[in-house]
Amino acid sequence: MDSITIKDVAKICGVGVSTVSRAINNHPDINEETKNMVLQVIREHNYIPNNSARNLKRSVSRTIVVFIKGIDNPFFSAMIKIFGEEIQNHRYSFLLHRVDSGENEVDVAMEVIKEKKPKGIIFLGGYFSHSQKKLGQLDIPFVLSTIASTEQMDRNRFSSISVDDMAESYKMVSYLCGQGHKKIGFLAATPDDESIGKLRLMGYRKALLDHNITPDPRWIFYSDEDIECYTMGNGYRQMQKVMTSGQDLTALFAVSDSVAIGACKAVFDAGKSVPQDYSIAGFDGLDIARYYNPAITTIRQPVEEMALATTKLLFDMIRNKAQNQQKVFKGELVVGQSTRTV
Amino acid sequence: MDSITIKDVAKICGVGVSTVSRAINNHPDINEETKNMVLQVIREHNYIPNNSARNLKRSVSRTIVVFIKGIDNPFFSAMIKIFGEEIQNHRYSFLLHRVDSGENEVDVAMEVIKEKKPKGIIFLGGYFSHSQKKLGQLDIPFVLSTIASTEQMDRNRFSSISVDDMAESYKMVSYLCGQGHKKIGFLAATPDDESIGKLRLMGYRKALLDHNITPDPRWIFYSDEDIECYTMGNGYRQMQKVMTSGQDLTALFAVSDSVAIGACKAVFDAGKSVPQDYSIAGFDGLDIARYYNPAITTIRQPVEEMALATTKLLFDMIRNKAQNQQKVFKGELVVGQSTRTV
DNA sequence: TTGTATGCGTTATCAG
DNA sequence: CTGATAACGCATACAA
Repeated sequence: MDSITIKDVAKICGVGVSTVSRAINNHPDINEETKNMVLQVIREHNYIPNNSARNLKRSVSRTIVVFIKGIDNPFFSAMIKIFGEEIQNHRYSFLLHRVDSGENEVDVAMEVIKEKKPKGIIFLGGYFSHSQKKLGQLDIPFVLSTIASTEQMDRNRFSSISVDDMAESYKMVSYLCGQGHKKIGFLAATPDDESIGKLRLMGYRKALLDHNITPDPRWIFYSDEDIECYTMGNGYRQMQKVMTSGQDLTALFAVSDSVAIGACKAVFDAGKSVPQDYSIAGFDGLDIARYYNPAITTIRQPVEEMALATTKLLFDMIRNKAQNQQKVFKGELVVGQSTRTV
Repeated sequence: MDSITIKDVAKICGVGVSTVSRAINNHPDINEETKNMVLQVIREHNYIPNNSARNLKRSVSRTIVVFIKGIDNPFFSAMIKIFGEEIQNHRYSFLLHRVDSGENEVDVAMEVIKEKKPKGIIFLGGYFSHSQKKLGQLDIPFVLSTIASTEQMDRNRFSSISVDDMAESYKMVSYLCGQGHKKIGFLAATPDDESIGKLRLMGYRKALLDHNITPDPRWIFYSDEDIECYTMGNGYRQMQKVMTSGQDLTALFAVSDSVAIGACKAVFDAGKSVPQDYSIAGFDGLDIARYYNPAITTIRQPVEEMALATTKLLFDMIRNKAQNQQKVFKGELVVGQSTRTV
């Protein structure tokens, strides 16, 4: 841990520390020769500037921090990948910070801001319904990506990229109705969900009503509390309940593709078939939905575009002081082989 | 960004900065009352210590950094989740740092060490065959998790957690041979792979030889360079090549579950069936392998145990100055419905 | 138990 | 173009 400092480099080069500093940050007013000499020495002794000291001095660092809640959600993987690429393209450094499901992302963010002095922040996943005031405390540009809030928030106070979860959910359930299904179940998140889980459920309800079907509470299968709700394991378990519930549902709409896949597997393991015995649809448009057998009928969220839009918006805000805005992307109904006409 | 500093807090409290510092870091020699008073003020003004300044002073910070190469690999998701939990259990903070596939993880690590002064490091993914000397430069405890190296490395110089990729691969191919398969193809990583891709290929070759089958180079389908090799998309594409290759293979062993799933889908899309027309096996034991239809025959790596072992080993090294060691876990052959006797 | 003063490694200001 | 030197916010040795 006895690493070499800028002073040492200066001594070795026989110059002042400020000259070394100038070489590092390639300032304009420095002799080209001296600069090369210094850089050479730095390379030889592989000196690395202490970033803590830098951040202490500098007002901001060229860093974007991504806070992610639910890192095991496969939906985020693709986004993170693109974030990383885009951020590197802008020659910023990219810090990924996991947020525990119990933590408040804004509190965590505040600390990291102090430490890293990042130029911008992306929040991925989580539930912001109760964090409105806290968000106001953030004094640097930030974008909520793929985060829904069921409450009304002041639209000038934040930026977001998302799909209209309720409308997309409505779209899917309408499609199922159009295929002749009358008894459509919903594989839901937890009952207390206040985010996308709730919105998708609302879309489901509304679609049924608009098709003159009275939603039956017994058609809704909530996730148990002891299991991550957006997982295949949960889908499997809930679908087992569906099959023993006595409800003669012909179709199931799952709150996510992972849940849909778990549900399919439960059907297979029961010796039945999808879509003959049950039509099953998902939400997200994960790669695996396409590669599954049968391919899952789903709502494809335009992940790439959304990720790109997220970084673009963030950098626009950083550079041009662009206004806060909420961008809503349209999902695409992708019909696979997991649903059928009845 | 006009945030409040320790001085301000001291002034407000009417005490010296050192007293505030003592309160924050709850030092023993401080009056309980003063301490509570200071803490109260801190809470009211929601003061957050500047970590850059702290790290600049302190020799080390209570942080573990996880470097991950290939964040979109679903195999890592579960591990990261456990890392996060364990690290938080130890009351350390957890920093996830993505490493671009072009970057050298050790170089990146060196910089982050300077900045964060972490107590330990975990490397996840990547290829360390050429970084041996560089690893020596790391002067804090680190563990390579799920990283294979094909070259010989000095076993006292590093710690690692992994499975014996070659042996496990051998196990799977032997199983396929035992099921009567004679012509077994391999869906490989890239030809220049020097890590797990190579080891798994070596295991495949050895198993064939030991079963008196001469490996035919035309049975090996390498990933194209323009695609991520451990993906479903790659599996799909390679399997299409298999089907038009004229090689009448009866079984395919894929370098990963994702690749196996892509391959299955290609078979289905060609109007054929798994395992009737082709037996297909994977490697990793992802959740999706179990939930796929048919369930993928695979080698299950004990992810949880491995992740737990990784953190345990790291903390042991941090605390007890435990010796470097290489822990090799045994994989489990999980027979699904994607393979059959021939 | 508490306060004061010093230095951690950098960058930026200001004379040279 | 270059070199002292003063901050940056905090922890800590030392003095009280």
